[in-house]
Amino acid sequence: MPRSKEQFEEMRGKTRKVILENALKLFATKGYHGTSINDIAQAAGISKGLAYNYFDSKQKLIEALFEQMLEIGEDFEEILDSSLNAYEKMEVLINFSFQYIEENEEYWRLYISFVLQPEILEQGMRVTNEFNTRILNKFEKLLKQVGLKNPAIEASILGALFDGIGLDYFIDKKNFPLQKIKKLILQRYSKEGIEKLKEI
Amino acid sequence: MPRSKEQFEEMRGKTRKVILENALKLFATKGYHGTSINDIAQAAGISKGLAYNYFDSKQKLIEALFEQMLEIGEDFEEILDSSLNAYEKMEVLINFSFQYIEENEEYWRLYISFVLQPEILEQGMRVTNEFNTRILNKFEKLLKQVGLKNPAIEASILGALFDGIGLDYFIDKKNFPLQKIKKLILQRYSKEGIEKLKEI
Amino acid sequence: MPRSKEQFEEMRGKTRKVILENALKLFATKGYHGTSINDIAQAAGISKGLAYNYFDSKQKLIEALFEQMLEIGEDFEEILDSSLNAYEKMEVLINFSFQYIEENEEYWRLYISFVLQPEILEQGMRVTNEFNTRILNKFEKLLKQVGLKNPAIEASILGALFDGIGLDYFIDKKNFPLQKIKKLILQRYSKEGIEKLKEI
Amino acid sequence: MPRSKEQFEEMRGKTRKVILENALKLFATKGYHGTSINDIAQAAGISKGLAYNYFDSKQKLIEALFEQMLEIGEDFEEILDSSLNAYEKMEVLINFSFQYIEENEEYWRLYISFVLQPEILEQGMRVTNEFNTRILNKFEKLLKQVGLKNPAIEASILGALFDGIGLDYFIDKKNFPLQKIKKLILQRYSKEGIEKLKEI
DNA sequence: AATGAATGAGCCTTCATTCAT
DNA sequence: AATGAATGAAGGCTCATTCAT
Repeated sequence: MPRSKEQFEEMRGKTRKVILENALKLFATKGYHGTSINDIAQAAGISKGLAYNYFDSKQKLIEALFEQMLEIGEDFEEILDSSLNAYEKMEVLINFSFQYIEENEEYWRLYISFVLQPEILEQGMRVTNEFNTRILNKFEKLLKQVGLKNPAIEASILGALFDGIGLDYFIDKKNFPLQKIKKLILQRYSKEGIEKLKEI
Repeated sequence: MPRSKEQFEEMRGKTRKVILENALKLFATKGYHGTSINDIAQAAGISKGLAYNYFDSKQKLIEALFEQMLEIGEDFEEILDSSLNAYEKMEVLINFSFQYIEENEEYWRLYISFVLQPEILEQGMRVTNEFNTRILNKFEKLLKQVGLKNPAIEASILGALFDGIGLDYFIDKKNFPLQKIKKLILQRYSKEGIEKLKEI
Repeated sequence: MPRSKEQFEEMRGKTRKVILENALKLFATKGYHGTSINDIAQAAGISKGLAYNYFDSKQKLIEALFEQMLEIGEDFEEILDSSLNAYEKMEVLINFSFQYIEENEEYWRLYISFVLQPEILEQGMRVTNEFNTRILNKFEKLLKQVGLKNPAIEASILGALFDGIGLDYFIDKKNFPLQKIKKLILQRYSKEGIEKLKEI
Repeated sequence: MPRSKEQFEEMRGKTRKVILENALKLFATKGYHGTSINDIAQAAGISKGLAYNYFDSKQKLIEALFEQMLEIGEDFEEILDSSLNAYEKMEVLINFSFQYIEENEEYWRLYISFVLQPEILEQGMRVTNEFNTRILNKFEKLLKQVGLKNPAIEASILGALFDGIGLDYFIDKKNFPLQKIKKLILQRYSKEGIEKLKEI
């Protein structure tokens, strides 16, 4: 008797997940070209051949990870689209960003890889830029609501700040004062902080 | 007439430079593993064999580039060590950082590569961290001089901000408002700006 | 009610046939090494595993097809062994050959594969040669009966002619004038035709 | 001092030739898919990697052989285009065909491979068919000149005959009476022979 | 009888490195 | 100083075959 369809699907789901997890970890730390399918298979505890039962090519594998990355990124957009008031939204956003940095280091690294070496992912750059632009626009709107004079520029600055914090954090996790920075940023972009910023 | 020793050495220096330039360009855009020695030799207009006459291995090549990168980074330190007063120093530093971002995109990319994929350069991470710590400490001292309450945290934030600006700039050079950001940052970290920041 | 033993065996026979048919089609057009077990299983609408339930290996599959090919070839021999008179036999043989070419293109292609790449089938070449020799001898006898001067050579020529017609036919089926050729050959090897041939 | 351009070219020419010779031999007997680059490299006495210094891919290698095959085939056309009278031309053609069969068995096998498995060579089938059509037309013209009633059909028959002879010859070289067949064919398509053929 | 997940050997291809000239 | 032919290890990928269910 063959296994039931459900049994097969469960097996596939599990293995697929293990492959993706290990591929993410390796691509994130060793880069796309620096990671071999063999590396991934060994890390995942499966044979090289089996990896190809799940992903037609190394390329398809990185594309799958890219999709996952985009999905996670959508959480950001949801916050920006939520019905919170502007100052609440700022606070939630900042908290979420720091949480994201801590919890998704590997996707973060992958993201940097993609923008650093656009050749790796045919349309990754385009999709990423589109996403970034959309986020930035919503961000700008938010900063306009709180009354900042140059909301577009301030949005770019804040975006860059989060990118930089993410970057510096994973460069030297132990010594980077992530929590203290978060506290200071929360303060600076609180209602009171923003009032002062307006005056500069 | 045979060429003099000086001529020979000048040629060697020139060829070495051409190799390094092209290696930098390629490593920066295609990554270490994504760039072959052949790519570099062709871009440099020389034979593969000759490249090995100048650098014993691909590894040695990236190490040489790493050295160069550190040398450029020392300009930063010089500013921090200069005899300018604190506010002048801040202004010069900000100006220099933005200039650096514009003029050294390739080294910037290489730097990201190094911290993203530490395996590429055995001791790169350590040296980089040492360098960063040194800079950060001097930075902290400077921010203390201007009277900011949490100079260490502020230094980390400002460092992250510059890193993030560099990153976002080369992700989408055309649309990134580098000059406007610079203007705003200069203002925010001017004497008047800092006075307000202290109040937050 | 459980199926009877007969029903089971009928099913087995049917599945076996489907596998062989699809294997034949694929081997004939894409070659032995160019066809995978998976290709065959998919074409046959079964799982890879089931194919192995019927044939222990890819090798065994091609051997089974080879057997089938030989069986079909025996029809030829039956004609040669029949009790028709020589001229009738010639006519029946020619008609049969042309019919065979049209109806068994796939076996034809397989046959060419076998003789072209003897490594595929260990003893295929030997068996084929034995078969060909047997046929050729009977052919020679027949041509001797009708009075041709060099019956052995004529037999070889006629054999080659049919082989060549088969080959050229499936190279470009649409444009190859198979029927007209048949008509002309029938004429040339009719009683009258043969009389003239003798004079050359 | 590097080798001179001439020295390099000589080296390349020699190695390229060795690769092509061995590839032809192997492709001809083991088929395209049945022959690995490793097989070819070993037979040629070079490393696997070096083969790729000369041919970008296995595909390109078979294409190069295909080109060579076509070039040899052009000798045929030259005879058909020559200024000999029709009967002389027939004789030269027949002699040449037999010589070709004996001397170019490997190309012959390759040719069969190509028409048997058109997938191997993208445009091989088209080019081959065009070539065959061109030859066949000239052949038809020739047979018309000598007064045969159905020159097109006769041309197809004669073409098939040569193809079949080639095929049967390499199936069992030792026992195939190539020379005797040649003698008989020459006789049958001599001026006297043709006169008789017309009467059938 | 039947499925398809899993393995591992082997294939095509690339590339850092060496070497004769 | 300079060339590019040559090597060999390793990487991406395929596929015959096995196996648990």
